[in-house]
Amino acid sequence: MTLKLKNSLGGALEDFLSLEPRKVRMYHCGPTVNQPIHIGKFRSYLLADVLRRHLERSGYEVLQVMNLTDVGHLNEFEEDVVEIAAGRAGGYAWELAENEMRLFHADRRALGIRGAHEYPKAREHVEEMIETIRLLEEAGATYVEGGNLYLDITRYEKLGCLCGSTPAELAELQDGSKTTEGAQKRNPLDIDLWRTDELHQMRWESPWGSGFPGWHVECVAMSRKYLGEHFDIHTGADDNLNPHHEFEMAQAAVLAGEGDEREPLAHYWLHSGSVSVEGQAMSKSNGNIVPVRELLESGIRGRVVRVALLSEHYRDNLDFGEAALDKASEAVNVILGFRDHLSGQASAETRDPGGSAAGWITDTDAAFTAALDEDLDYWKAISVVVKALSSLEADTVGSPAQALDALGDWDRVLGIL
RNA sequence: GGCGGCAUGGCCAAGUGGUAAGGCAACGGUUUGCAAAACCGUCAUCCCCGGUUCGAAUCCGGGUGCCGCCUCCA
Repeated sequence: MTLKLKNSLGGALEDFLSLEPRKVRMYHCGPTVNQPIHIGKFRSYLLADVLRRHLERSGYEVLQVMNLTDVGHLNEFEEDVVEIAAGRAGGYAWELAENEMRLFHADRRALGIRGAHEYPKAREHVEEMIETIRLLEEAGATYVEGGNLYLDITRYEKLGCLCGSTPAELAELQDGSKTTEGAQKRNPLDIDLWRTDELHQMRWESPWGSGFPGWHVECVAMSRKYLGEHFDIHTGADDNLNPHHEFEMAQAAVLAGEGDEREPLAHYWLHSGSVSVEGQAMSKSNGNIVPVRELLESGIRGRVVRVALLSEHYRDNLDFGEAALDKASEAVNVILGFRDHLSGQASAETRDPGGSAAGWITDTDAAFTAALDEDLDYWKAISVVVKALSSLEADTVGSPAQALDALGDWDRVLGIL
């Protein structure tokens, strides 16, 4: 059985084939560290976490990189969101960023998300970004306007291939939205590469003046540094898809040049679906954004939040609320209860190394792995285990030690114990 | 307009080619001083049309309906 993944690039369910045998390199769009990280973002990090765990359990060696954006993420007024948040708190941008990063990792651990191999911070990779921008400039794809450097988007004809639109359609959408941004651009879809700003708290010298890098170039530069020009999987939340991932691809395509037949950046692109809260879309404007920290502080166990955020296939919309938490709580209780119940018996058990596993273990294991291989259907995988455990009777468990070993093995992916 | 998802009894919902799980509700009954609870029982051919097949809720084509996203926000 091989892993199948729904690739946002092309939209088909594809057999996963790594670039190098038994090795997977993947990049995940991480948080902008201006505020507590909410459940929508963490849902996409959980997708990355479970994907990594499943790949490793399937025998792959995984290299996982997630960026942390601490500079260059602008709001609709063209203000740096980290700097704005720091200003409100009466401090400096880098101080706020460092603190939020620390809290992000605390939240992350509470949800049982394993640490990526690298968490590159944007502000520590400006040199690489400048180098990336230089290469784009050498390709003749940039221009300066109003002191800022932009990428001419018309250099990438396939813009929209991820979200299934044409450049013209994207331009139309763009027209109806933002007002201030892009006033100086020749084309509203042109990408910010470098912004000059003498007053920006975090600024660097560059061939284009003192300032800071554009948001979209950051991921390109950092993924190139740690994963190379072409890697296996790129994930993010679905709102990263347009424009962020489209823009990443555009830059990568220009860098690769016309001779490169490979897809820009990654072979597979995965996107997690949106999260609603008690039936209402979670958004700034609805005022119902739920930070994970808030949930943890209210006493909800991290593992329950984890499972609640896994309680729907990753591409489906997830409604987070009482129902999801109850469902998750029940699943966690069944699994922990089973472990606690058996751990006493297992220690007293005389090991029988030659004994074959009970039938329910092999059946459950097959269904568990099959669910994960089918486009990482982790909720189905969890359900398979929970159903199996809750339907066992004392005399059908078989060897307690073997049952615990099996549960431990499944938990390499679930991360609940 | 584009992209994606979903359509199974009153409601929720399992089910990925072989006579449609389960839960809630409802209805009938047993028990009970009445009621509740508990227990027993009853309750669907799977949105429509066409195709593939010995056989489809399950596969393919077309249609209809609903939802999400495409804007801050992930």
